Amino acid sequence: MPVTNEEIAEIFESMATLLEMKGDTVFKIRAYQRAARTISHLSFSLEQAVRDEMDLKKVPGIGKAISEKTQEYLETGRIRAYDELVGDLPDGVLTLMSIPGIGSKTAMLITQELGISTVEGIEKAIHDGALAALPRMGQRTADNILRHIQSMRTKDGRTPIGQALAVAEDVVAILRGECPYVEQLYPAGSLRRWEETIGDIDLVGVAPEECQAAVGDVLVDLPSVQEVLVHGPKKTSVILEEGIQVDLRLGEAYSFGAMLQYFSGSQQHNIRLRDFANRKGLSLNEYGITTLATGDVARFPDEESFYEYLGLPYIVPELRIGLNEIDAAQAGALPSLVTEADLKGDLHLHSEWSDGRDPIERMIEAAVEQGYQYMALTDHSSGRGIANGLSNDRLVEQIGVLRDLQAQYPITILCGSEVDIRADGALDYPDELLAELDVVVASVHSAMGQDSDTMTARIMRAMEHPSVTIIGHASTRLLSHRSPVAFDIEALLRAARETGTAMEINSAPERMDLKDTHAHRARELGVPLAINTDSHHFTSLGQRRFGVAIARRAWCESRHILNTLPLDQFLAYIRTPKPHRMEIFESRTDVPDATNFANPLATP
DNA sequence: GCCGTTTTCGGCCCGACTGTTTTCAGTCG
Repeated sequence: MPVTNEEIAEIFESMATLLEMKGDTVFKIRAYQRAARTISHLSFSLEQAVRDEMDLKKVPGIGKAISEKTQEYLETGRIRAYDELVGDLPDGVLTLMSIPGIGSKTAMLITQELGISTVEGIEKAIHDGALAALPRMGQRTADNILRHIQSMRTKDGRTPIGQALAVAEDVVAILRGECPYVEQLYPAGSLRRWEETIGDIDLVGVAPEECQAAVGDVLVDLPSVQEVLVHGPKKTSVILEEGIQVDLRLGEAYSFGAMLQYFSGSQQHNIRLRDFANRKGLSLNEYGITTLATGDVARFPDEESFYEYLGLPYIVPELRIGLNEIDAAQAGALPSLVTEADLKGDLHLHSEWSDGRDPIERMIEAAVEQGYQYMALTDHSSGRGIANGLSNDRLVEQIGVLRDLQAQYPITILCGSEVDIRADGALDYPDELLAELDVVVASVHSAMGQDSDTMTARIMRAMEHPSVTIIGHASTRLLSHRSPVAFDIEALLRAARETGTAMEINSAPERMDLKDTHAHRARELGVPLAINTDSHHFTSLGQRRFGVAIARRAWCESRHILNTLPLDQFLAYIRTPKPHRMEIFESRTDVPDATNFANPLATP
């Protein structure tokens, strides 16, 4: 079984927590946390990197000790230091710390004084008063912990961004409506960084100081609020019915830049930025930048001036991972990221001919409304019985319909299909029929339980087919519903490069597939990426913003994205036989010669 | 534990809020 970066990151994250319980120095704890978060954001597999004898110490935040522990885990499947930590501490302390409001001190106190190591045990101790009787505890604290336990049960884990963004936009609209004195109000945090899942919704706004508390009052009084966690003059936190936490922070217009920057995170980015500032004799907080020598505080109405004061070009939120973006910014090596406006077409659209909800004409109109030069209609193939997939005859008929419609629209209509990749890697239509199509998106929709080798070989066989333009939603995951299939992403991306097959970034917010780190690796390897919406409804084409966000988090410029090609070059691309079409993609003339930004993380 | 165009040793981000406290510890982000 391959060892994933996620697995290694989780161990180091647990080590950080265990060290915290032991009362170890916060700096050591922070070092493990940083390493864990860095590892989970790497585009390449650590296992592969070790096999290729890459020096892991080149990764920021990984030094001698963590490098050795990583290798130990890859070789033996264990880390002795971790096992010892687990052995030193009472069973169940990690469980206790997963409860909001219980940190390391309280968890240790509870296990040592009461011998409790389960959530149920804590509930009992709260009911019989044992918890409240502990030093520095009390009935109110006990009650709060009980409430947190109860809300943990109704909602576990993180919320997919599509759902969270909709909730955030609703709350913002209501607060703006009820509080006309609010000048600015935006989602910050992981939402603004476009992470695929959101822990809680951070809202940051500007209001006159005497009105700030009133905005919090409005939030607390919303009918959808289930519980109030914090309600102070500047900061309010609530939990909504959906189980989503909303944190609201308000400040003054003259310092909004510092506040927005601070609450946009990520935490790791901010820690690194503060470290960077300290070296320059500056100290950052959410109100401004203090010159330590003089105590002078500079204020910033926007983030651009905030970063500029630090001597850095603006770093967009999508890049604020805390990995290497500050180094890249210093070196003038930040990418000029792709934007929605760069897209010239959508290559994955469904109509009512298969499982879409709208007529072909409505989907074409929607593509025209996006300002596109081209679009591909890609209904399902016959293997998708459940999705009303098109038989060979119906596909031939649809091609005729599309050719007839072309004259009526100011957009190039491409004939396509989202064709099933069968369990053995064969495609769902005969070769002659596939050859009739302009765009073929090949996707896995069945036999998703195959092992990694089988699945990888299956998709690679589809890539080798001369008619396959793009591999659709490669992992087939559905956020918080279906896990990704097992596959070797490195092998797949290398095969995509060799065969001249593009990989899709599926923008549907429940898919977000490829995910950011995989798209990052695809870009590094020179694989064309297609940002598609997979729309089943004419209103869904705007969901491209989620796909564009993935590409941006993957450091993609316009030149890395297939469907930013202008029409003539895109047509030349699909009309050129497969391996050779890569030359067109690589020599594209619509974008200025790229500043070849260096990724300081040399990958194997 | 990590890191260094000041440093291989001595630093390491910063503030709001809560509850239990007569001045602050714990937690969170």
